[in-house]
Amino acid sequence: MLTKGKKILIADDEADILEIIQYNLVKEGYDVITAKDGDEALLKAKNNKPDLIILDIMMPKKTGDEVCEILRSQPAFKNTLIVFLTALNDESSHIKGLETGADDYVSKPVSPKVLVSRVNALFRRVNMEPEGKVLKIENLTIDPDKFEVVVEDKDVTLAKKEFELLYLLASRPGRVFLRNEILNQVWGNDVIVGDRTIDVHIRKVRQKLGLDCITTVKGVGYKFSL
Amino acid sequence: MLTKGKKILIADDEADILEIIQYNLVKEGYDVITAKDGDEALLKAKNNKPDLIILDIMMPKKTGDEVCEILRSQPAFKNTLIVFLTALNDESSHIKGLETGADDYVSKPVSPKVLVSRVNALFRRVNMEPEGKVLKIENLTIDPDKFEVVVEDKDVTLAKKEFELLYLLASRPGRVFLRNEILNQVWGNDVIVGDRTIDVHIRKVRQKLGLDCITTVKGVGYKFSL
DNA sequence: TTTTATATTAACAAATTGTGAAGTCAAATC
DNA sequence: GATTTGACTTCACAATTTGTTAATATAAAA
Repeated sequence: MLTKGKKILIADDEADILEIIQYNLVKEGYDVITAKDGDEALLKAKNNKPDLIILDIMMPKKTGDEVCEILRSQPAFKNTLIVFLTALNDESSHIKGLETGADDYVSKPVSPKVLVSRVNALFRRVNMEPEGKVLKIENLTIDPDKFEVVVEDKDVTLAKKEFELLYLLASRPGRVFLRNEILNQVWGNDVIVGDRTIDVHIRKVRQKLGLDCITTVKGVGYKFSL
Repeated sequence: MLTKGKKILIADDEADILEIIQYNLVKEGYDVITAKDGDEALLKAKNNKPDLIILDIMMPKKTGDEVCEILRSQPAFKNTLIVFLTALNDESSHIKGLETGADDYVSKPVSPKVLVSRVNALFRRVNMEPEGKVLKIENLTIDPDKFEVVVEDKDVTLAKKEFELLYLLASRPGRVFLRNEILNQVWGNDVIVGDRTIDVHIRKVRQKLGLDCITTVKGVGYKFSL
């Protein structure tokens, strides 16, 4: 069987639903992992880094909402697709679900085929802007897959945060990122770190690259520019 | 209300639906264009290059499916978000719609608020977060994202307040801003600064730009004019 | 001319960022 | 299990930039 190389985690406490959805997604070529409550979903999400997570809202241990919120607050899951699957069909929970950061909200009962279609549509849209895009700016290359930075044919080793910081800035050369934006993107929404932390990391990147490619915009933020 | 700078085209032959959706999207900060049949939708799509298009399926002239297919075949609309809004609720048309290249498929009747939520979610996912508007006036360019001012191909570095001041004035060339308005917009409603403070900043902008583009209207305020 | 509002300049205060050193913690190595 | 290593953070202080004021000069209106 040809696999799409996309991992999907399904969390639902109803075993039969879990099974039928799993069956249909596997048939479509996805790798599927299942969980039967909120805590298990969180655990498996962390261990398996799925590309998409289907969450039932009414689950034991933790509700889908809660799982979603916890995941979204972590940088590692900022780009993970999340779909709510729920028997609730009132307007307010629908809206709340989407605002929590879900990418789709599907009401039960739903045909497995329709669900698969929606999953396909989400991947289609997201894959247009591939996340692991290699950035090349003059003699600087940044490869997020290999986690590798090359300056003038020489490898530069950056730590994780340093790399993420550089990648963020370089992903939109010229654009100024507010200190707040940087915090949210690199550190995560809820993490609290001191003001000087960003500076120190910026400094390390500047130091290691040996290039004057990060410009300070005082009172605003930082931007990449060569 | 601050606009998100995102254009949405809605195509539906039912005038009342058109109106209520338009109202809700505008309230949310989107720029909205409407069309009442398939041909008009195509025409307006080409002329306005919307970021997202909401298509009713059952429309005169051309159906939503057809419009979608035509648009998707053109490179210019590869990345445009498309949402089907339809009374059809059978599984096969749902699936077919998504496979045609739609990004979402919403069944009528739908609460306008839910629709707005789904639209927001789509924009959030494609990371099309609104960008500030770049102002171009003759040989002067002001880019709020890059925090950059270019005069005759030369970069000019402005401090934060200076930039905000210039951006405010230049956003409405010719319009006179009262000193009070300037204070509110640039410094904030509650900040108290002396009268001369504005003058000094105006002077710095004039100096740095090397252009006579800010005119004093004595006893009233300042205006941008080239 | 007199009055009033704005321009200019320099000095000062405030806010922001840069830097080196040191501490914390967890993972890797011995 | 102890030790080492390295990533990450914080701190204190230096360096820098920005914002504000005050004093004086200039120009426009009355």
